[in-house]
Amino acid sequence: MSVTIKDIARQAEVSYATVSRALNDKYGVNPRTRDKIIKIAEELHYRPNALARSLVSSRSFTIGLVLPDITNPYFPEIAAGIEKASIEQGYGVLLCNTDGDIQREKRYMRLLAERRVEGILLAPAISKTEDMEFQTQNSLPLVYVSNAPLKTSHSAVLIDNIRGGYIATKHLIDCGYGTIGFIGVHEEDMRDNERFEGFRNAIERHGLRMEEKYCRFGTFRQESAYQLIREMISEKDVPRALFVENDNLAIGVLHGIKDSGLKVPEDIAVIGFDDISYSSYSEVQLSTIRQPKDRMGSLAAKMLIEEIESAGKDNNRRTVIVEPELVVRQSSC
Amino acid sequence: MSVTIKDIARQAEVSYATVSRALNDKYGVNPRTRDKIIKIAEELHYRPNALARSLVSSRSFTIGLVLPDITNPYFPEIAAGIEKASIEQGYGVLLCNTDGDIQREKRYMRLLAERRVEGILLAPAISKTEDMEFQTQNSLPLVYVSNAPLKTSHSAVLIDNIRGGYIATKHLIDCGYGTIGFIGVHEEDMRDNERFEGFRNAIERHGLRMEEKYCRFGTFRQESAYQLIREMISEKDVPRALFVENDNLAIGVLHGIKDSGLKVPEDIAVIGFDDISYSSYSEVQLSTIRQPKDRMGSLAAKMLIEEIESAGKDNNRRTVIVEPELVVRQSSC
DNA sequence: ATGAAAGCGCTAACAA
DNA sequence: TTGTTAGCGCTTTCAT
Repeated sequence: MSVTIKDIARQAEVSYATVSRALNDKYGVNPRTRDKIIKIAEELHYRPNALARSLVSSRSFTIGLVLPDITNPYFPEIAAGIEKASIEQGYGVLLCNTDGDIQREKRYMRLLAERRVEGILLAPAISKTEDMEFQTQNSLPLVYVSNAPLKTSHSAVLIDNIRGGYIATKHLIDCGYGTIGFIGVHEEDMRDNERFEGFRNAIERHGLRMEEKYCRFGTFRQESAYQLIREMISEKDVPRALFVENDNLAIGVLHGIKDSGLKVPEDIAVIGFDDISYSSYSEVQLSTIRQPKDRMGSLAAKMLIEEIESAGKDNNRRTVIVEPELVVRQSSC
Repeated sequence: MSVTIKDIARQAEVSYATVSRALNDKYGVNPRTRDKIIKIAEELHYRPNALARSLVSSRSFTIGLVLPDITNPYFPEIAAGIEKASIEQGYGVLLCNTDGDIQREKRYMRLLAERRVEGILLAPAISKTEDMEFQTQNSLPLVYVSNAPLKTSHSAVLIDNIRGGYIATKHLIDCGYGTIGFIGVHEEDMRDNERFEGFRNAIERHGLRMEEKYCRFGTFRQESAYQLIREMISEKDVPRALFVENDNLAIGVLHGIKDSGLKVPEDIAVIGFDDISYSSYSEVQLSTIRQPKDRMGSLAAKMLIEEIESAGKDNNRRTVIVEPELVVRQSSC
C-alpha cells in the first residue's frame, strides 16, 4: 500500500529495526546511517502508520469529544479550546455529537472503545449521560467540561455556578429591581443547576422574597423559555427582572417579551449566563455571566492528557472551578 | 491489556480464528459454537480492537473533517450533518480546526495521513487550502463542502452561488430599491466569490447600473464589514439596499448602520447569505439566502464514503449543487 | 551500532 | 466446521 519502514530499510541497506530506531530518535544509531535513513524517508514521503504503532505501543493518541449538540452556540468554543490543546500535544479528537439520542450515544461509546481512545471529554447536557460514566467503568480517563453530575469521581472543569448565579442576581438587585424571577431547566443532580442556588442565595441575603410564581422551569429549548415567559406575562404578574439560566434560553425570553409588546429592560430586565457570541451583538445586548469557554476547553483537554500520561500513578483527579465574570449590557440596565 | 479474541478462544475452547469468524458473522461456523462464542464475548465485555483490524484490513473507517473555524456559526451545522451521516455508516470523524493557521493545517495533514484516514472533508475558507489538495496528492478521496476552489478535480457539495446572489439581488430589486450595493470578500478563485457574479447579473439584467463605489471588499471578519459600511455612510453616498456576501458580514453591516444612526430597512435595506441561526432571531430579522447546511454536510459525508468504498472503480467524482432559498425577513422590506 | 526475531490483535488464505 | 499459519507495520528485547 503505502511506504513502510521496510521500503526504507531496503533502500538504505539496513534492517528495518534500524530504520525504526533512526526515525524515532532512539539512542544508539550511527549519525551517518541516521541521516541517510531520514533522507530516504523524506524522499519516499514516508508517513509512519499510526495504527501499527498504536497496536504495539497501546497508545492511540486519540481522545473522544462527546457533546450533546455542536450547533448549540455554547459548545463550539469549548470544542475549539479542546481541539487546540489536543493537537498541540499530538492527540487527535474524535467528534461525537450525541444529539441527546441514546442510541447514538451508545454507538459512540462502542466506536470510542473499539478505537481505543485514551480518554473522553464529556460535555453532558443532562444527567442520563451517567450511562457513559458507567460504561467506561472507570477504566478510561474521563474529564467533564462545562457541566457534570453532582456526584462523580471524575475530573471536571466547571464554572462556579453558585457564584455565577449569585453575581447575576446581585447585579439585578444592585440595579434596584425589587422583584426578580428565574427561568431555567430543572435538571436534578447536575452542576449547572446550582445557578438557581446562587440565585436563591442572593435573593435571600438581600432581603427579597423568593416567589415561586416567578420561578419557572422548562426544557433546554429556546421555545420552552419563550412559552414560559409568555405565560407569565399573560398571567399579568411578572417580576421586574429575570435571571435566565443560560443565554440560549434568555434569547427565547427576549423574544417572548418582545412578542408580548413589552420592552427590555424598561418593563423587564434580563440577564443570562454563558456569554455566547450572539449575546454581544448590538441587536441583542444581553447582560450575562461570562464563561471562559475556550480556556475551559483547553484546560479540560490538558487535564485529560495529563491523566492519560500519568496512568497508573497516584490518582490525580480533580475538579477545577473557573471564575464567572459579570458582563453588563443593555438588557439589564 | 483488554480482552482479545484469544481470551475468548481459550474459554470457548476453540481456535481464535473461529472466534474471529463467529464474531464477524462469516460463513461456515457451527451455530452452537457461534452462540457460545458470542455469549462469552459479551460476558467478557469484549470490544474488538479497531486498530488491529484496520492494520490488517487497510480500512480505518475514519475520515478527517477540516474546517477553518468551528466557532463561526456557519460551520457547526455543516459539521453536525457530516457527523450524523458518518456515524450512521460506522465512520469516525477526526475534527480538525485549522484556525486559518498554516502551521496547524500542516500538523493536521500529518495527523490525518498517519492515522490513515480514508478520506477528507474540507470546508475551505480561502484558496490557500489548495495546499491540502496538493498534499493529499490525489491519493486520498477528498470532498469539498460549502466552498471550493474554482478549479479542482475533487468532488464538492456547493450551493448555487450565482443563483443565490441573483435571487438575493433580484429580491431587493423587486422591493423597488433603485440603487443596490455589495459588501463582501474578494477571494479569487473560490466558488463563494460567485455570489458577486450573481449580484452583477441581476443588476445588469434589470437595467440598473453597477456602481463601483457601492461595491466594497474586505476580509471575513465582522469588523471589516462594519468598517466598510461606516466608511460608505460617512462619504454621504450610500445605496438604498445592500447585498452582503454572508450573514456574518451582514451582521457587521447591521451594526455599522445602526451605529451611524440610520435604520434598517428604512434607510438601507440589507440581505445576507447563509441563514445562520442568529439571522432569524427576532431582534435581527436578517433577510438572507438559506443554505441547507445540515443536508449539505450529510450529503458530502455520504459522497465521500461512497468514493471511499468504490475505490479503484471508475471515477465517480462529482459536484453537487444545492438550491438556495430566499428567506425574507424585516431587514429588506 | 546493527540485525534477528517476537509479538501487538486481528483477518484471511490454506489445510484438515 | 474448525485449526494452523502468515502477515498487516511497527516497537522492542536480545544477540552480535
